[in-house]
Amino acid sequence: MDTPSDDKRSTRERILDAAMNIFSAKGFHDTKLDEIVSEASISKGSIYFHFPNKEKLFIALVDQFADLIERRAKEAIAGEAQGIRRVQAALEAVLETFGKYRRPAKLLLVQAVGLGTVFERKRMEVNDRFARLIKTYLDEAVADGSIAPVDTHIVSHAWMGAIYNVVIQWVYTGEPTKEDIMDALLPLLLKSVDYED
Amino acid sequence: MDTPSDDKRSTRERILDAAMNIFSAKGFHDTKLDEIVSEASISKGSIYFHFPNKEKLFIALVDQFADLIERRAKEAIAGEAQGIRRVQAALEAVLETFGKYRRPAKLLLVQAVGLGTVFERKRMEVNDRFARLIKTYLDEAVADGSIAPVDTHIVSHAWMGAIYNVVIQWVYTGEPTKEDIMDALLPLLLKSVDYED
DNA sequence: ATGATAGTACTGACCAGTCAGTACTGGGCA
DNA sequence: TGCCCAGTACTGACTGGTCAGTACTATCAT
Repeated sequence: MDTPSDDKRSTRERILDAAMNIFSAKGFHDTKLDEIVSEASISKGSIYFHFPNKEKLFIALVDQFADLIERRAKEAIAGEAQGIRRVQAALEAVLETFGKYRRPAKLLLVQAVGLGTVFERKRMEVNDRFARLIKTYLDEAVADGSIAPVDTHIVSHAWMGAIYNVVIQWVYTGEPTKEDIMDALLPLLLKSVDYED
Repeated sequence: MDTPSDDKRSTRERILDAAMNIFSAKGFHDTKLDEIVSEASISKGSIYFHFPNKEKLFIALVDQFADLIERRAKEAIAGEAQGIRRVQAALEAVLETFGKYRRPAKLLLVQAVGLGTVFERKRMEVNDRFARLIKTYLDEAVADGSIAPVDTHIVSHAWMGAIYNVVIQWVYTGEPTKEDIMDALLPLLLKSVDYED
């Protein structure tokens, strides 16, 4: 992997890695730039060469992971034709991705919340992005008759909340396992819209 | 008798009121004690007479509202005998209470998240408290046969997340209305455990 | 020689928390 | 009745630590 002293990764990547580790563990305000500097074995000036300020560095990480989640979901959906199958595939992909990346999950779902007014918009933006994604495919599933008509707006937000909260619980305690989550949460969500496997 | 000017409320109450307003709007870190001071028309020293520090003041508000929610849920449950009815009554009471208090809801569900290590434990504590409450009554409902056996641990966290997220959405946008939430979310949750009215 | 860093000392705004002092109340005592 | 005292509630100017961001020089690779 990475040799301790002479690291092949680009400085930018090392900054992002170190920032991810520390931000996800301590949150935005409790993370000092000097900690990132020493964790990444770079200089403070370097951070300001690559990022305009602390806030933008944090947001870069949030966006990076939100992009990954969305990409994975869309890839999964591309392989399925029928409405409800696509919903199911997307859910699986999202849970899989969260399961794989514990620290980014914590960053996105916990540390990016409750920061001041500045981050509020970003939070809403990411939230809406996912909610709309879910809503799109739910609407499709309703349209092609896979499931009965429902208030897809509320359902999409409820589903997101359910996923978020179970994942957060997993991030903190390591329980339930990824497998248990898949086994219990997926059917739960599908049943909530009257779809049985 | 009281202060010659306007406000009859005790200083402590005025501090709590002002703190609630500002914390819920701007979050913990973006709220300056001096803002609370001017909003409450009291002095800075007064805050430190009634509360040991900013953090404890914030936590006092969180606890106050968490207590209220739990009390309302338990009152509602007391009036019902059968397992699933009790779950339903509790859900209604919780949604009703969130609906009534928009600012405290935002404080509890948004602003209390993602603060540093200090608040992490408090967040988990409140979260677990509610999750365990839900789990208790779900287990009862399973035991008395109102619903089929499920992984009540995951279900309780999923439900909480669903409720949280829909309420958060409502707190920010005012939509969907309380009635729509009750109409859509309650059946959704109940269906997720295979219970139909 | 130009861009990408390291290294590091420095600045200054910001703000939680402090503290010496004021105001008012009630009650004991002569 | 007047006086002292103790306790409680409150005031607001001030302080001191913290830390994001700056400034500048030196080095290295291409």
